[in-house]
Amino acid sequence: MGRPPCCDKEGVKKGPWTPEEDIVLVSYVQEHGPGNWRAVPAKTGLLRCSKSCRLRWTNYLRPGIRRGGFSDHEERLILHLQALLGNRWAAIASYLPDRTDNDIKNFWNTHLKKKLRPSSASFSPPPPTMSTPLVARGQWERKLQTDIDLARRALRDALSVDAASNHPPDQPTPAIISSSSSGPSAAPYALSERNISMMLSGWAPPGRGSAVAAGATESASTAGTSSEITDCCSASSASNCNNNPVLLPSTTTASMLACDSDAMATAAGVAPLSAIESWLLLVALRNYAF
DNA sequence: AAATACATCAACCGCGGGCCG
DNA sequence: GCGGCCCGCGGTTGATGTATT
Repeated sequence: MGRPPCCDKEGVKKGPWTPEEDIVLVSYVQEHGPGNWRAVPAKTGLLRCSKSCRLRWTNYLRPGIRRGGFSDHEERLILHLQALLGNRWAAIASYLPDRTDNDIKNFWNTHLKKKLRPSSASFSPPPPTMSTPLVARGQWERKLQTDIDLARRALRDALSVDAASNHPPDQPTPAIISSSSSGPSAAPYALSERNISMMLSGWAPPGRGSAVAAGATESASTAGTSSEITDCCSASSASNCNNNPVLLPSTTTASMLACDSDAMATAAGVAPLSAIESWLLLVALRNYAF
């Protein structure tokens, strides 16, 4: 059967998401819930394909995602699970609910694979991945099924390694999303994702407004209101705050999007706007700035 | 300070599978 | 049962940032 035309359609935007697009997507999902991705571009006017919308939501905008470095605990857990399940990242991600399969996959490819290589001799026999040609898929799954108890025990061991500390010292708290070992390179997306997440955490149903809108309004009317706004665009990442050519009528607007919840809270007294309204305001401000 | 190499990660692509008419 | 549509997954790529020379 033929594939439906999707991302190769004319007029479909590709590449990095802008904060404006994020807001549009988040507001849509907030209103309609995740799913029916096919309808998202049509209903929101986003020039993105449905896949791209789904990916953006599941990997970055969805609330509860933790970004930044992986803790030792998580690392061990991933190693265990990868050995058990192979490269079934979605399955592995289900054991780390605040991590996305994409994140885990990247972490595996960039860190763990390398770590394992030198000591691969100690990993014998090699983990039965789905791509292992020697073991047919059905065979492997049957084997996995029969070994399920063993697997569970191994998993329990992994989980109990430091079960006493749910948040080890080296593990950032969910509230602090950017930073950590991944370095400044994660800042632009981490920042925007973080803000969207924060936006969601304090989200009010459409019509009752959102904190970010209030923050935007306040920031717009009183440029450079709070130190938080500049803090979030700290020296090392200042350029990242306006690294997006689509955003950016001014650094003020960028800051409005990149400011943290404190800044938003500071502005809480302002009449709240809905996400769509805030986005429209943003667009208007941008146009005005030019 | 500039050039180059390397590392990281967000996003894309293509495929498989499930659902529905 | 068949075909079309949509979603989700895993592999891969390309842009960007960082380290090294």
